[in-house]
Amino acid sequence: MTDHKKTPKVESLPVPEAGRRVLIKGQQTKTVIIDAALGLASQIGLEGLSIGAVAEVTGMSKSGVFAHFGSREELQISVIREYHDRFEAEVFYAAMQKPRGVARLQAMFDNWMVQTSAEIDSGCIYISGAVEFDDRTGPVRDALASSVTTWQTALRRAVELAQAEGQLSLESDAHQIAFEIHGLILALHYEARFLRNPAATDRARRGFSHILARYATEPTPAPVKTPDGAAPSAQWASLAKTQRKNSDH
Amino acid sequence: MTDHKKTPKVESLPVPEAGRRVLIKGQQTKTVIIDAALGLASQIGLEGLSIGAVAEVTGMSKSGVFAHFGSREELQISVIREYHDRFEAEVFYAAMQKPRGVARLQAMFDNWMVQTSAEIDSGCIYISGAVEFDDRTGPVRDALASSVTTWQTALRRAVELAQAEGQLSLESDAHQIAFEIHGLILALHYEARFLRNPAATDRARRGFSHILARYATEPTPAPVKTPDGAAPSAQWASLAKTQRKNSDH
DNA sequence: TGCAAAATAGAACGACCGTTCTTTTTTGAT
DNA sequence: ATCAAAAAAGAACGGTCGTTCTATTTTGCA
Repeated sequence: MTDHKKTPKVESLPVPEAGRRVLIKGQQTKTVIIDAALGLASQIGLEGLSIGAVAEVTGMSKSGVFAHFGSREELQISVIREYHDRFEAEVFYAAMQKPRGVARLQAMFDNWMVQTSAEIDSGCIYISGAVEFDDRTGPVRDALASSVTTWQTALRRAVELAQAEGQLSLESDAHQIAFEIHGLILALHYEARFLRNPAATDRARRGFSHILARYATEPTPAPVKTPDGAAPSAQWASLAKTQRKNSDH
Repeated sequence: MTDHKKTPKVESLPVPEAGRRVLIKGQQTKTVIIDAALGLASQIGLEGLSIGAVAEVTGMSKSGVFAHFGSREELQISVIREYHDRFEAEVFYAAMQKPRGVARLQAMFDNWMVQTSAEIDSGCIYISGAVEFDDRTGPVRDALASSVTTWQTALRRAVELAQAEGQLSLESDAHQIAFEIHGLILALHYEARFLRNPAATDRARRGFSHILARYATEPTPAPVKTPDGAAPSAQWASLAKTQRKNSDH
């Protein structure tokens, strides 16, 4: 029933291949369903996501939607995967074009902020999901924690590269820096989305510059190193495998 | 039906008064119900809080529980009020015994951390509630936002007092400092409760000392001012009335 | 002790949920 | 055009939910 392994990247339109149609109708609508489900889950949370609501949005029947996943949990996991892919593309990959060091770290934070700001009206399932599944077990929680951990590892790696490039103090703790940055994003989300405080974006940005200033080895660290295009996809892919329970220290 | 105005502080045991029994049976069990409901809401959230679950925990019937509140919303609001009172007592009032300035601010943060750490197993409804009600309207959201805003105002006031005492730089932005502190608590909650990272407590504590160090006017600001016991209850009470939509700046 | 009022229980309601089963429609290679 | 397979719809299930209405029990003053 579950097509985990053979699930192709269903985001782009079908590409005819070797005389056999590759993307048949079912996978097209599955993409539509996941897209609608992600939109719903962003607003009302993964737990509030109901098959009936997805059916109504997509104009399908409940059983028609259900048949694509076999269970609500599988639908939730599909939504998490889709969000992971988008986050990866818009926050991580986009920043990997910048040279190692503070420039890339700054780009990651900026992209993250853009993503979070865009989510002020829609919500972030990494944040709402953490609250909903924090004392639960099962595959949904695992998928969520795995995605979050992957991103946190990538962020910490960016900090470590900035240290290695000599732009951040070597005595600084990459875990600690990543923790404080994460706090800024969470506070931004809380203030902007729940309390409707428009000043939150500026607060988060200033907080980030404070963190940089504390650990900077130079007053204003200009990007001086050579830009490297060294296989960013391979790095993220390896990070995706590195997802450990708690390899914090 | 709703007894907003005349609801007495039902926390202590009944005190006989003027020949008439004051706290009759109903209010005793109402206290028991709210206590159980707060415990449940802390674990599964305000939205997950069901009357049936409360009835099962308290050993009552669904309708028996329901009759005390008249609606689920009223039960949720009662839970928020109860949490507000406890938070006020254990975080705010406890810190008001310290002298103005960094000492009191440090005490507030410490108490907040103790509260949050104790909630690692139970959850914080100021955090889960913000996620659950961030795009909803109605009295539950209003009660939640009101409580949170009250606390944020109190925290910011503590920062401003530390500025006035000359222990924090006058150029520092109290709003900004409160924002960054809030972020540390949110990151602590996220890391400790969702990702089960035991190092999170230490991270939050170090982050706070970083914030203090950045704005400190002295290397290690010792509490030098005279301790004041000036009516802390009046201050919080006035803050409770100050709850504005967004008086951020 | 008596007795009205308060408190609690019990049963039932309509609504929505995830899921299953059956039937109909649509697809797409021949 | 044919026809089997895939996709989607439809109906129904057992369950939980908040809520309502009606009985029963308990309370607490006289």
